[in-house]
Amino acid sequence: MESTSQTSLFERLKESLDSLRKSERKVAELVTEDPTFVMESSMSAVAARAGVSEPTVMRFCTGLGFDGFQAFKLALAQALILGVPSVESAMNRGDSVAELASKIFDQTISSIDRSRRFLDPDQMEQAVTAILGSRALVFIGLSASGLIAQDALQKAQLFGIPCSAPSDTHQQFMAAAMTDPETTFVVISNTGRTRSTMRVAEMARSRGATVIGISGDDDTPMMRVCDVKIVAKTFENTDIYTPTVSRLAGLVVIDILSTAVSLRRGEAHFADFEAMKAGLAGYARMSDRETDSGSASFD
Amino acid sequence: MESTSQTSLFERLKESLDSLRKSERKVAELVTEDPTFVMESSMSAVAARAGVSEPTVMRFCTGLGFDGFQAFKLALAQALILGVPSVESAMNRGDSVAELASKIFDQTISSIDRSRRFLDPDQMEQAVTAILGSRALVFIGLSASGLIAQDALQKAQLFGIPCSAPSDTHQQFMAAAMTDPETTFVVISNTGRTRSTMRVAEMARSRGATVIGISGDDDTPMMRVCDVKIVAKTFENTDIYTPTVSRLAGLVVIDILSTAVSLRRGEAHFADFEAMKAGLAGYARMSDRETDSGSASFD
DNA sequence: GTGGATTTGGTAGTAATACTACATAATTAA
DNA sequence: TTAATTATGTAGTATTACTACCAAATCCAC
Repeated sequence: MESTSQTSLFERLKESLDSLRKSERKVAELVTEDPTFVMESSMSAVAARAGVSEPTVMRFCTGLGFDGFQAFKLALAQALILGVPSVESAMNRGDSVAELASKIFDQTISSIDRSRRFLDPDQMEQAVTAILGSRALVFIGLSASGLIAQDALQKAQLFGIPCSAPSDTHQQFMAAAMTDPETTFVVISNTGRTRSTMRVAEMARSRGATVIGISGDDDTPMMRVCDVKIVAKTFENTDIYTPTVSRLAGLVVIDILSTAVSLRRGEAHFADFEAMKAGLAGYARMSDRETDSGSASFD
Repeated sequence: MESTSQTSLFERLKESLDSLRKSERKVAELVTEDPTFVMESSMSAVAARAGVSEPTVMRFCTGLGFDGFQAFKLALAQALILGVPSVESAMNRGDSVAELASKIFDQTISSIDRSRRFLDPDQMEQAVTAILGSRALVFIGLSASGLIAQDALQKAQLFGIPCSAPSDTHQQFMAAAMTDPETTFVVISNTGRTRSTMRVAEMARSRGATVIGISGDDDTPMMRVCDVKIVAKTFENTDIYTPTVSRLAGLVVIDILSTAVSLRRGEAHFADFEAMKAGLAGYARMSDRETDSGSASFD
């Protein structure tokens, strides 16, 4: 049985590379070099190109915890569609737009998959109950994380309790300084080291508010002062021209939280929601099309 | 060869269901019912459980355009990790947070995969050249699409040309009414029917500006007045409690555009970027950690 | 209806593939 | 240097995917 652990196949392969035997390593290298070939080839072909015998390939597969070559190939196929390892997907100047798009989609999907595997359900659960039990919500973030905060605000406004997402640092701090124990703060920072966001978190905490932290890592200064710690881990390449995929993971976390909260608020709230949606439909839609409140979402 | 067309395996299976022969349909039904079983079983096992002979299974695979059963299984494995078909992933009140998270991740990943397959490289290319050739940029959107516009603004500010993303409708219209042929407007609306956004697009167009549209569909009123049409297609369920995945697809499109534009602007711009990043690092980071401008991204 | 033609499904056989038991080579330790 | 242990390859087997061929069913003209 393959352990459906947190790490993806390629990561697992990489870290177990030095614990492998010499000839098995050849197989591992072939897999990382040309995974597509391995995926669509037979065991004999793989063995031949790696310069080893077939049982070695077999041992390589079972050694990684798979039932056999076939099972490994399936896992490889799945890992492959979540994006090729970042080595190949580095972007360079000569790339066509189509190539860029392909690489960015690869990175995006595999990053989201990664954040999925790292997301702690317990912390999410705690976050949901905290939100459900509070009388007001405040979302805090800057730049990319600020957008996540704004997005969260848009969704949280449907919860039926006062919520805000001040965008400049002074207003953020003021909100924290004036808060109370019945308010929940959601502080967002991918790095977890944004100074002003940290100060807001500390202040809110000291005022007795519940503080939920969303960050790319669990051991950051900001997270240490949070009651609930939600980790949205991504590949976030340090490369300059790499798009910031962290915000996408953050947005998915917001999706999950808001959906969970909405579901637990029950029918009464549901009716309000419908009314709001119907009103919005008449607002900004074209008149030559039927303004069906159902099929249209928010923009 | 399997046609790596726009439609995913399950969609393809569904639409070719009535063009299949009686016994092959049994196989198709088994695949949709219990894809995991099919994936990890041999042909004989599949044939037995479907109540048909092995060659029928074989014909089923080749009929769908695959080289054989193995190739089909690989494709199935890949389709499977992109999320089970949406029927099963409907959310209901009794779901635990973990289940919700799983379903939302499923939907998100498969939606992004879908938008990838529908994205037209030519239009993207045109968008990039349009942006590179313009002297100013304006991003327009409301609510969820407004966030995409803000995100685009954050990235576009690194291009070194004036850019803005007015957030209220009046300011948006004013920007369009005062624009010139050297400006490019990026108008964003998932539905493509947001009236005010459409009016902005029309006005900008009539003033001679280049208008790039980003929408969830290519045949919407808004798209008709756009010079460049970028389709970010998703599954966007009409269900109320379904999270809006469309914005994620939009953000990925922005990622691609901004990365492509950055890459084509060359070295001079690169230096500016580094300086900005270094400055930003000293700004908002903690002092107890080394403020490495490289490893930190934007928030 | 009936006989011919065509489509649809299954049987049996073959080539290949994955997997296993065993033996030899390499490496390490005594 | 030799014994023990580990690592790798050889040879063989059982399974699996695939193919050629045949039978049943369906369709259509008369």
